[in-house]
Amino acid sequence: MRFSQSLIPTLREPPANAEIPSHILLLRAGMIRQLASGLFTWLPLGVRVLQKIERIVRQELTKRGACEILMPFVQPAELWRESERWDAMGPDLARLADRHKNEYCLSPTHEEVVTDLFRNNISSYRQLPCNLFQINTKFRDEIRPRFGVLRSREFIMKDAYSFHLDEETFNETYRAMYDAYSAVLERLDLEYRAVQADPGLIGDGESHEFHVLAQVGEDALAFSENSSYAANVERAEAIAVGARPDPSHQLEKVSTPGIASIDSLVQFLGIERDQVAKTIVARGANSPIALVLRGDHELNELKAARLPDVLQPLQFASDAEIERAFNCRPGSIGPVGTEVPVYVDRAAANLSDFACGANENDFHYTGVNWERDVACDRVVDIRRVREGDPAPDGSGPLSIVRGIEVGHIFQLGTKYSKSMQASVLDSDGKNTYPLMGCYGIGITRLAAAIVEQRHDDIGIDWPIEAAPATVHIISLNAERSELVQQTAEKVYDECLGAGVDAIYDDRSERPGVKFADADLIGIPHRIMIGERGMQRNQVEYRFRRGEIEAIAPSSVVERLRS
RNA sequence: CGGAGUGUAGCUCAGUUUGGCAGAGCGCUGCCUUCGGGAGGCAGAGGCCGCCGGUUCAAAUCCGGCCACUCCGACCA
Repeated sequence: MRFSQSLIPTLREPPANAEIPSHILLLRAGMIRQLASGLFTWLPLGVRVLQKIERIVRQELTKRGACEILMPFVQPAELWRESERWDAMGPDLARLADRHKNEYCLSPTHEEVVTDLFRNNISSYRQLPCNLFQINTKFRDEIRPRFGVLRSREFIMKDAYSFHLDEETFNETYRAMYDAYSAVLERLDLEYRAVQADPGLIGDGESHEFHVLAQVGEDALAFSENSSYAANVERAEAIAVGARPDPSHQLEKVSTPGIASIDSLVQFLGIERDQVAKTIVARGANSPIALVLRGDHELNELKAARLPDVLQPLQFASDAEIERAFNCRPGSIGPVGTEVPVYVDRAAANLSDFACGANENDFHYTGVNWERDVACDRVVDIRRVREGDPAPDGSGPLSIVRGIEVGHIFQLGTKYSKSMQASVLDSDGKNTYPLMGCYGIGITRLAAAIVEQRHDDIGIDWPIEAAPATVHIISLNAERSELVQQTAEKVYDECLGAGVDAIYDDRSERPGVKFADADLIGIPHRIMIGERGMQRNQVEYRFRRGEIEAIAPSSVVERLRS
C-alpha cells in the first residue's frame, strides 16, 4: 500500500467531538471517520485492522469446527414475531417496511434467522452438533451511542450459534468457544479476563464475558488474586463473613429531627456507616418491597430484580408510594414494624445493635437486633461487591478492574428451537428440540479496545497480528536522492513479493512529518531509508521505540521474519 | 427521555457580550529557500457563519422555532 495513493488523512490535533483515546487515535491516524452519531466509515488502514482481526477469529473458530455462513442483515418481522421478540425488543430494534408494506428489521442479532435456517435444513440428530458463525453488520438503535466505535449503533460482529442434542456436546462446544475466544485475545497480545456474566433475559445457564482491561471500560470486573474466580460485578456473589454477634444493647427510639440520610444519621449518632441498616423500596407485583442493606453498601439492581415479586426491570418506589406504605417520609423508614415484605442482604443480616429508621418522621431506632426486634426470614444476596470483599470461593479478597466487553458466550437452551419449532429426530425417531449456544465477538469494538489498551503519548501500539500492515517503510528525502528512491522502491517490492504486508510512505513530506505519522499509525516494524545509511548501503530497522539497527537493504524481508 | 454544552474554511478555534467588510493557525495549490523528528518566505484556492422564520437601514452577532453533534444520567440480547 502506497501512502500517497491511499486515503490516510492523519490529523495533527485531536478532533473536538472525541474524548476517549481510541476514538481520538483512530480518527487522528486516519482509520475512521464519523458519518453520524454511532455510524462510522472505516478507511483503508482501519479496514486492514478489521480484516486482520477477522482473520484471527476465523482461524480460531474454523480450527474448532465452526462453519462460516453469511445471513441477511435485513430480516422479515414474521420471524421475530415467531420468537416473540418483535414486541419484546422495543426501540433498540430498527424497523422498516418495503414497498409492499411488509415489515422488516435491521438485525441486532441473528438467532431467529439461524434457527429458521436450521429447522429448514437439519432434521436428524446425525447432523448434530452443528456450529455456524458469520461476520456481519449489526444495528442496534442505542439510546445513546458513545465512545466512538466502542459503542456505536452499526457495528461488525462475529456471531456463532451451536445446536446440540445433549448437554455433553453443548458443554464441549461451549468450552471450545471459550478456548477460541481466549486464543483470539492471546494472539492480540491483550490483557483480558474471562468472567462469569449475567446471562440476561435470554437463557438461564452459564455465561461468560471476555473483557479487555481498560480504564474506559463500561463494566466493573471482580476477580480473586489467588484463584480463577472472576465475575462481572453485576453478577459477582457477595458473601458475609462471620456470624451475627449477640445483642448487647436495648432497642431505643431516638428523636432525630431533620435527619433523613445515612450520612446525617451517622454524624448525629456518632457511629459508622456500617452500623446502620438502610432501607430501599422497590416496586413489587402486589405491594412495595423493602430491601435492607448495610449503610455502607450499595444495591446490586440486577440481583434485586431477580427477587420473587420484584418487578423486572427494577423500579424504585416513588416518595408518595413509600409514604403510603410506611406512614412516614422516605428518610425515616426501616424494617422494624413494617407490613411490607422485607428482604435483608447477607451483610445487613449479620448486624447487631444497629440503627435504622423508626417508620415515624424524625425518629430512628438504635440498638436494633434481628429476631429480637424484627423478623429476618428473607436473607438474600442483593448488594454490589466492592474492592476487598471476600471472594465467594474463599480464596481471599476481591480486586476490581474495569473492562471493555468484547465477547460473550452463553446458553440459549431451547428458547428459540421451541418457539420456532426447530426440532430434529433423535436416534429413537422422536422429535427433540435442540439446545442452542450463542457466541459473539464485537470485531469493531475489539479494534477500538486494542487501541484503548495499547497506546501511548505518540500513538497506537498495534499488536503485530492486528497492525494495519506488518511493516511501515519510510523513504527520507527521496526526491533528492535517486539511490534512496530506488532502494525504497526495491525494498517495498521485495516485501510485497515475499508476501510481507507493507505500507510504503512514498510521499515527498519532510522526515519529521513521516516519523510522526508512522508513530501515530503505530505499525510496529519500521524501515527507514535515507541518504545517511545509503552511503554504506544500509537501511535502518526499528521496532516501535526500540534501538535503530542498520541492515542491508537486501536483508529487510529476512529481518522482519526473524 | 431528563440535564449540560457546542455548531463559523478540510481540522482546531477567535469573532457573538455592545448588530456595521468573514478572521487566525494548521492543512491544501503554485513558486523560492530548507531538508533525519510535525521548517521558513511569497502568492493563492477554499464559507448556506447548522436550518427556517422574525426584529432591524443593516444579523455570524438580537428574538422564536427546529435540527445535528458531544458529555452526564436513565437504558443496554
